[in-house]
Amino acid sequence: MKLKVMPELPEVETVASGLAKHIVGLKITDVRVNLPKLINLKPALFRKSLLGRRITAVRRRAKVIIIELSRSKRIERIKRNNLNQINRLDQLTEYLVIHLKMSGQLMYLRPADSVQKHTHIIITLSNGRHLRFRDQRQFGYVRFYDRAGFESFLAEHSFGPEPLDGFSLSDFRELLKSRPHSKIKPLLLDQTFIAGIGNLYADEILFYARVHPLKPAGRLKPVEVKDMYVGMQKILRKAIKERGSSVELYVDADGRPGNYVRYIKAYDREGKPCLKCGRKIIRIKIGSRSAYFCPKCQPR
DNA sequence: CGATTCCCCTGATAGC
DNA sequence: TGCTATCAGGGGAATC
Repeated sequence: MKLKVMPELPEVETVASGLAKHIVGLKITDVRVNLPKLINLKPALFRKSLLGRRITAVRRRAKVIIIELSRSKRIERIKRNNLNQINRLDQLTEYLVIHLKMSGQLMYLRPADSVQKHTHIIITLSNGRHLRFRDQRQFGYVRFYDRAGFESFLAEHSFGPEPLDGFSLSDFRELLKSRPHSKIKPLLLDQTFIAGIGNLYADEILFYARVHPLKPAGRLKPVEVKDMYVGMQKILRKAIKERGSSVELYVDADGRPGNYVRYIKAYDREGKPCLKCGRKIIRIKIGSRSAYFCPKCQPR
């Protein structure tokens, strides 16, 4: 089976949470960059910016992995000076921001593990392990930001709400009202509209709710909006539980493949029978993206 | 402002 | 066999 699964919210969540349990608390002891165009600083400065930093958290926003760093020396000095300034500590936080785009992988490995083709960045940690960034298509990136730079990054992207983070049905209704003329599928893929959904999960959500991908958001019936909301919650949560979907390109932080691929009902199933009605799933192009759906269950 | 198109890149695949 | 053309796709940039 040759399913090209790109990292979306569940996959990125799996990578971030998997990494967190291994690398939080460790320091960065070495940095090697083989493909400088994937980073945002000159390699020497990038390396210098990271050396000695301690990893304090790993989290996800939209499809982006955020590794929080602290400069231990400065934090220790503030503590020693007995300054009661938590806000100051916050200002000193620095960030590694990683986007996997289509084919990126971020893996926690032993130094002895063979360096696979397309490994572009190797970060050595204080326990001797490696954090390696691979990306066959070179669309991904790894960026270093100080607090201000990170704030700018977030501001420039203006990501929409996280669908699983206190996002209610009425939030979804209101959001849809803001873009009544947009086709629903491209809207689900728009990261400024809602964060983290990509081509696979968008198709699965629309299939679940029996909604045609070209339907304008403003023409969705209330029951369709509700079904999309419920489907979004169920599908994304189930996919996280199953460690995402993966077959070939995407591997989680421990190198283990995800299991959600078993539950996929529409995506990449062109010509195969719809699991609800038996009709063949069709594929159309919307913009330059494929959309897979059942023409009978998801009528226009 | 929103919608659309092009482009980054490599590897799989088709056609000859 | 081995070449070349085509395609896939997240999202940024340019264009209308």
